[in-house]
Amino acid sequence: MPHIAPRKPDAEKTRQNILAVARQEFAEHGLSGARVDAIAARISTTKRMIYYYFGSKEGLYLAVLEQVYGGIRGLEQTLDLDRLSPIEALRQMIEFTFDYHEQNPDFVRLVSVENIHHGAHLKQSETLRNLNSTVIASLATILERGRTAGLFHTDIDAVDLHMMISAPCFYRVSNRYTFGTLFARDMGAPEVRERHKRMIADSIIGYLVGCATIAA
Amino acid sequence: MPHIAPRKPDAEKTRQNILAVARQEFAEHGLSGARVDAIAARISTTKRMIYYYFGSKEGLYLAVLEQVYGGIRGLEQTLDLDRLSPIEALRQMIEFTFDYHEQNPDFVRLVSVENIHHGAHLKQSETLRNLNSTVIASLATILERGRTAGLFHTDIDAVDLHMMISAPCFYRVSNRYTFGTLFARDMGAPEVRERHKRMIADSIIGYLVGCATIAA
Amino acid sequence: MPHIAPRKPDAEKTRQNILAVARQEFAEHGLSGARVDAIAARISTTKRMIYYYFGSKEGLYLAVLEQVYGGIRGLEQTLDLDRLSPIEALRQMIEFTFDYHEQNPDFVRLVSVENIHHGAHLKQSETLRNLNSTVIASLATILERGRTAGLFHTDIDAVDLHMMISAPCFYRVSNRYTFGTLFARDMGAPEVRERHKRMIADSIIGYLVGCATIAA
Amino acid sequence: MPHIAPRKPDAEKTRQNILAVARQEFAEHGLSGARVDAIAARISTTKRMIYYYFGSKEGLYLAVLEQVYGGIRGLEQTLDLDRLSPIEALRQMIEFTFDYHEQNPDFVRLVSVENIHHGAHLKQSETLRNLNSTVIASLATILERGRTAGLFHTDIDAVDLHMMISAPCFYRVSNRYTFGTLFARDMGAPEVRERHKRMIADSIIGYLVGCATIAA
DNA sequence: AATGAATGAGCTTTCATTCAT
DNA sequence: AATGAATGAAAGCTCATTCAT
Repeated sequence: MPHIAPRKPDAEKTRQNILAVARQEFAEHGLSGARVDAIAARISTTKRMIYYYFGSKEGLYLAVLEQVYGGIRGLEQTLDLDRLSPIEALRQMIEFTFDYHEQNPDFVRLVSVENIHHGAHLKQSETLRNLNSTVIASLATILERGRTAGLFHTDIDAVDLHMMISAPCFYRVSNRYTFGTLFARDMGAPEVRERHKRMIADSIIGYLVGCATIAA
Repeated sequence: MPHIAPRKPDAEKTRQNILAVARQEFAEHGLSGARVDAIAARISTTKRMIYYYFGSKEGLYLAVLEQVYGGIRGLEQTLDLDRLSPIEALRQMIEFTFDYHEQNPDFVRLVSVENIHHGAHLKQSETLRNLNSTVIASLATILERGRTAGLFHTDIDAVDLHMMISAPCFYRVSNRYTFGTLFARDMGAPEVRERHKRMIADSIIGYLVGCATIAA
Repeated sequence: MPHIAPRKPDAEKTRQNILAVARQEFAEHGLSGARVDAIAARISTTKRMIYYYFGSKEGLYLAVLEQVYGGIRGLEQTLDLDRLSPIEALRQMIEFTFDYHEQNPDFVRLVSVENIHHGAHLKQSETLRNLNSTVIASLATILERGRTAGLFHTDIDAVDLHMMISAPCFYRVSNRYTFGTLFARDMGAPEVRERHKRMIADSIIGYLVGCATIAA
Repeated sequence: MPHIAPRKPDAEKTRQNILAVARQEFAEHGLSGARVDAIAARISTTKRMIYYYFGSKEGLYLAVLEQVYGGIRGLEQTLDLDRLSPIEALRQMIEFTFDYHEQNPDFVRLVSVENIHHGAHLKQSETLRNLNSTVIASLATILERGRTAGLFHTDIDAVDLHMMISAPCFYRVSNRYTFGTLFARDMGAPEVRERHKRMIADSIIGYLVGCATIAA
């Protein structure tokens, strides 16, 4: 097993190289469908190195999952929403989420794959379980500021709000193929994308502002 | 005397038996993860019959997909929404969609699996491509009635509305494991379920009714 | 998995063919040292058949062990010792044991191998655990007859007697290489063999008859 | 100042550390079954040192074999049998052999392993081939003294006598698992051990004293 | 003298599938 | 129409070993 701390540049490079190729393979074919041979065939070192660095196909998959979840969490923290009004901040958050899913279909696919496996690897990885999503804290702050300012009238907690935001952003990408085929809608088309982004933001902000109660 | 049945009762029974077991296996493990041997081990006849009736693993998967998509489409038609007010009809539609996903996780998982495979089988199957979803027609009728009645002020087409409805209903089930683990929320809990159902319906209806424009 | 009962002649032949080759390979190289590929290379069918018939390398090894233990037990029953005097019967038993080990070095090696593995497979196999060795019953009968006739004066039970007989017969074959090399004695030479056979028989019979007590 | 030690204390210590762990591993799993990685995992230095000091897995095995054979030969020389009567000396020799096997199952297992490999390494090692077993000389002396004293009447040479002694002592330990399982006899139990020790000594001494000829 | 990093070759096993009747 | 027997191809993984300093 390789040590963690003092790694040669090349070793780290090889590791990252494997990881990048593996992410594509797992995103493309799922955990069961991915082939270790296929990953090996696309990197400069041999298949043996995959086992040297990651121990097993599942170990590699786990590393990919950790990397990929780390990506979105890292970006979320750079948003700096406090200087915006609650509604602007919320819209910013929604648009970031929308764009991230749109631009990272691999992330979406890998999360889908992990759910097919009952989230077993996510549960198993301490790193992943401890990914204290900053998004919930950010949303909680927005909600509080909005309520204090008398702007939000709907009773919803940060986790449910996160779900309301994530669901359509995720679904547009995850179900692109079946939805697109059945209803002849190209989710990737720029005008569709912009329309959906507005639609999602408007509906959620409107819901929080609270006219929904009138409609009910 | 009805001579319609094209297959012997026993043959049809065997077919259905295989299909039911296969649905579970494919929903549980995905297309690549499913094992023909595992299906064979759980049916009353032999493995050879799977190939006899369905030709290949993919053929069987396709049959499962067709059966499963047929299920939701069939139910959608029984709703009889015309006697309800547009808002009531819409709420009914949303709640039906919510409940169907909640009660048919296999359907949700199989659609996820099919998306991992880029919807290749759905595209390939004429039966599935022709599943002219009645849901779009139903939603179009509701939209039209609501606009005529001056109730809906938001410009949205039936397909996008369908997406807005399906996304949260689907996501709650498809991403149950990762979302549940990361945010410690049990999507299956009855009170969560009822809250989500209300939340989803309220936000969409509120969006259509149109206060969202104020919020923007 | 193949059914047990109605097997085609060819199938049974293939099975026996694999078994025979596997016995040689396991006897020659042990369980860990044996190569499934090496077995496959020497039979007319493919390696795949080994797994078809025996499930795993260990399953095959177990089958070999069962076959090989069955062999000696089957022969033991054909001895018909009751018509001989107790001493003659005992000598017959010893000589049979001696000859069997001498002529079946594979059996000896496989038992050695199994002991290296702590008898794990023997314990695990009901078939083998139930191999109620008839040899113990035979020896018990001889002992009883000899004592009733006033011929045997030494207090020893059938199991210990069996050990006294087996030990030298087994050791001569199992340790042939190290003993032969260290002490420059060719255990396989005919005159050595005959001398040893007499030596072993004489010492055990002498011990039972009882003069040993005088010597002590 | 003693400049004899050819290696640094640390180096020698490392060597001995590796050797001790390797003996356990080879005794436990055999030559093919032993894993270099498993040995490495249990030593204080790295796996690389195994190759540095011993060249190869086989080189390490050979070193273990030499160490282990050296052990019993060294002890045999400390017996000082000349001051005892021939019969007493013989009994002493038998009991020593019995106890040594009983207390050093690793030795027994390694000899079994080496025999599975046709004694190839023993033959190959000059050190081992030159291990001029003092046991044969000791036994020859006892035999001569016993015959001169008119105590032993059986015609047997020292090597065959050594076999008669070693066989049951070795077998009890080497075949402990299979024999124990098949005949439900716990070879390790203290009362069994003592009974066997007496049994073996009595039978061999009795045989030499010569009443066996009467029984024949 | 000592060692961390890397690896080619080959291992057991699994998989969907087809042969042959 | 129905099926038991058989299988080619490739999968994930492990092994003792050596490179390079």
